[in-house]
Amino acid sequence: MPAKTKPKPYHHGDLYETLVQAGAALLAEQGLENFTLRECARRAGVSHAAPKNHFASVEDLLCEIAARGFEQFVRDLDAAADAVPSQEAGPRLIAMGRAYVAFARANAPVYLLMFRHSLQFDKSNHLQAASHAAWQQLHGQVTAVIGAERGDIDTRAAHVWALVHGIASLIVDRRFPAALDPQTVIEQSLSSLPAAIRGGLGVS
Amino acid sequence: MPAKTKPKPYHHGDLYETLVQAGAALLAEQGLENFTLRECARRAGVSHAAPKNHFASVEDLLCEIAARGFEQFVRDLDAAADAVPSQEAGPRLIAMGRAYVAFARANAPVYLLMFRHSLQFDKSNHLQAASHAAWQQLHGQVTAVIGAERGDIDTRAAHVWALVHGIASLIVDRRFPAALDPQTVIEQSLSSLPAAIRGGLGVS
DNA sequence: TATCAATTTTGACAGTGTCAACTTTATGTG
DNA sequence: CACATAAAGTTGACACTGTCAAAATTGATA
Repeated sequence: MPAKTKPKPYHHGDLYETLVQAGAALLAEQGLENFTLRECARRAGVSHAAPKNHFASVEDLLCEIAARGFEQFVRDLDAAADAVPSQEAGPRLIAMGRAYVAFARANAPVYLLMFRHSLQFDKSNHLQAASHAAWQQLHGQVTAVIGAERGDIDTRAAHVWALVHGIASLIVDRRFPAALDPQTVIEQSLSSLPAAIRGGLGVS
Repeated sequence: MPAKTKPKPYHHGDLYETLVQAGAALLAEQGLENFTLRECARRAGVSHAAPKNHFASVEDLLCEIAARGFEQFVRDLDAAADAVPSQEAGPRLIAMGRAYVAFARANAPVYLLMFRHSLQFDKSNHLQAASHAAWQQLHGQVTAVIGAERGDIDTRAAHVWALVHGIASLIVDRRFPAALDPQTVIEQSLSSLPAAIRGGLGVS
């Protein structure tokens, strides 16, 4: 992990930050398939091997970009939740779900990166922290909906995460039939969510 | 799209099929990250450019492997459904959900390939057909659960798909907190499914 | 001012996917 | 049976990638 503090590097100015920005832009434009460390260096105006001082590998840079993605993600969901009165826990959870899917659709490449399994994931403290913050945010809202005294908050939160992530993924990866209206799926599925996680044993 | 019929080629025997098998094995062993057309050729015992006669690009080979994956996927879910009496539509859907997640966990690399957005997806008839068959299978079981007369079967089926795909994806990509027991999440979430898709307006 | 370490560049290496040109081989037609 | 023909496979090349080692440059510090 390179320096988290920015001691205003020597030659370039702040190559670490410039690379992250250039990388994020490249990712958004071209997708992960066409993401290249050398192109990041080109956009930053440095030689192809310059990034080596700040990122041990291309995966390290991607981890940092993913971490930034999680941070923006959490901000988006927070903003969406704040638009709903905090007493109305259910609607608030639904608003977060909408914002979740909206983020994925608006930032598909980085969203895919954020949820892709990477061997470097465990090595990036920043990414782990940012990812954990997102989980905590969801966990908190689920608690607000079903109450803190229950013992199954974690698995209920996982249920919510799975449903919303599934919707977002299938839309972004274009795996729903073309005839299907995404918005209807989103609204209908989200609307059943508070009851589903509150409910007891919904066995058929 | 190369010849779907197998006219017993000249030199190798059946390089098309051999490449698909070698590719599937390589994918299962090494994952998509380390999937290489040249390694497929090596395993098939041919030169690095030989695949060109059967697959226009590496993506074409991957599409074929993904199509085979969907076919096996459908067979697995069929077998799981057949183990439950057909009158019990709800439990049958749940059994399919279990098989869905089990397939993803047991065949993670090809599962990720199957649900990855690819530009070549629309060009492969085989892949499109196999993917469509999986959708039809799910659609049929959802109809059995909620009744054929309803007008929202498609969106309810999408709901089911999203939940199960979300669970599978988050497990495979290791995005659930480590403390969470996947099996509990699976059982609890699936159990709520029949009621959730039958239910009317579950708004908070 | 001179040293020194951090930063960047240069050049190289082993891989990759894809292409064009060439060689080999099986087939079916005379 | 001989042979033209087209498919199948090989060879060699190109541009590109990530990564590494060595050299060169630069800013800060003593």
